[in-house]
Amino acid sequence: MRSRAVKGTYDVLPESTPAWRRLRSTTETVLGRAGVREIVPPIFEYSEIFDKSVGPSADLVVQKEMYRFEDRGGRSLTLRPEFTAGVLRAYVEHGMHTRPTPVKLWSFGPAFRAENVQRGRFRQFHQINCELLGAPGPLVDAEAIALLHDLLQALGLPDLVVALGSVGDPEDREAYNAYLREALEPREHELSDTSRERLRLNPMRVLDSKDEGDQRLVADLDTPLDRLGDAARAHLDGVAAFLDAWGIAYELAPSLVRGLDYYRRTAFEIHAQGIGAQSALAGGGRYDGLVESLGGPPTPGIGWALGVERVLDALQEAGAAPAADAGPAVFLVPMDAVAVGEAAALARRLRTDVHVEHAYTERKPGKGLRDADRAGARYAALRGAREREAGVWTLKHLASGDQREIPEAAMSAAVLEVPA
RNA sequence: GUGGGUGUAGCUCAGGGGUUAGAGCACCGGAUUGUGGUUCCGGGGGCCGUGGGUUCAAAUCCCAUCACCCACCCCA
Repeated sequence: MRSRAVKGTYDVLPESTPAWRRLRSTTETVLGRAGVREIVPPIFEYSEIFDKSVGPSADLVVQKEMYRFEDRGGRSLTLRPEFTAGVLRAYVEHGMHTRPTPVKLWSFGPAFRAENVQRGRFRQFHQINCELLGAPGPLVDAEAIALLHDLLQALGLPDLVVALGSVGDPEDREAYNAYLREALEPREHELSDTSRERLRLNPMRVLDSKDEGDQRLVADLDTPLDRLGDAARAHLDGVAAFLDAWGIAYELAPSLVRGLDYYRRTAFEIHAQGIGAQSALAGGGRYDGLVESLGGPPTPGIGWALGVERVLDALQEAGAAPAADAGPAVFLVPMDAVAVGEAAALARRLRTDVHVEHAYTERKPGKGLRDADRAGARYAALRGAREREAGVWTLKHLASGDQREIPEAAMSAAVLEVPA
């Protein structure tokens, strides 16, 4: 068997890296202008960090979807399945709560989940993550959503609609879960197997079921939004008011439920068309209390994560993929054995200013020009016995076919000219 | 884990019992021994996913197995 990449992993080939670079640089610009600063936490953490944050009923835990291993000292380590826990651990560890509020942090990098693969779902995948810490009010929620929206828009995804919901405060959830249990337990036998399991662990997630029977049972029930407490309701209304004021399109999602247990109040997602079943480009929410459970002071927070592969897929579908990398300003063509060395030496000197490539073996002019063409070069520069005698290179502008002889010392300037 | 689909050249895919397995694209060379893109000619490349079976004969039919893709579940 030929060696191959591990299931659920893949190689980003040179043709694709421009899209990755643009995604990253756009993120730097959009988030940077809002004062969000980059933080680079490690890719793995002590397992307790994720155990404390992710919560016992999350699928990550229930389905054993985390990559976990022991180091030589017998400590359990886990490859991050998401960013929030690690970022908040760093926030606590470095006393960042003493910094001006809110503390705004973003990250970019891989995350790992031992799931079954399909379009838009990988075992090593990448996220852009953003956390806004220390501010309790709806304004930062709205800012978080706006940043996500503006980032995706800047990348070239128009007409985005945010799905906005609320999972309420802990007491609201408790009350709502009690309501759900009361309503559903008498009819438990009518539920699907997974929903029956969820009814025990985290009843709200029954609302998520795609099983038609489940959906019929759930259809007549109150949604979490119907039973929000006054404080959570006011919070949600506040977020919505800011989004209205800023012209950001959203739809209220009455039963938007998060897969991780730590969410409070605001929850949101952005979906795309045409990229398969895994259509969530990004999702996030508020997690007041999570910092505290990681050993820090009581600290409100809200954040989101964006799936890089899904966004790139959506950009491809939208025809908004970036242009390929530019070719060299000049491609040097040695036409005899001596010129091979001359081309390499000149290339080295010119590279202090420009992108220069050259053929590595003696080339006839026809082949050399073809090489230059394929490299996407602006100019080709030929060197043979004739040029050597005169101390020049024959410089040809490939698009127009114009050519002239340039003294070697003047090559750098000549090659930087862009004829009209 | 379950269901469906697909495995033939680097890539996209034909060929569905009968001799040395094909096309397009890509790559290399020639037409053109100092002038590219187009064109023409030629070339290198294949355990036909793997193992077993049926048959005079298997890329082709049967069984098993593995891998990949899509979907369920769930999420980014």
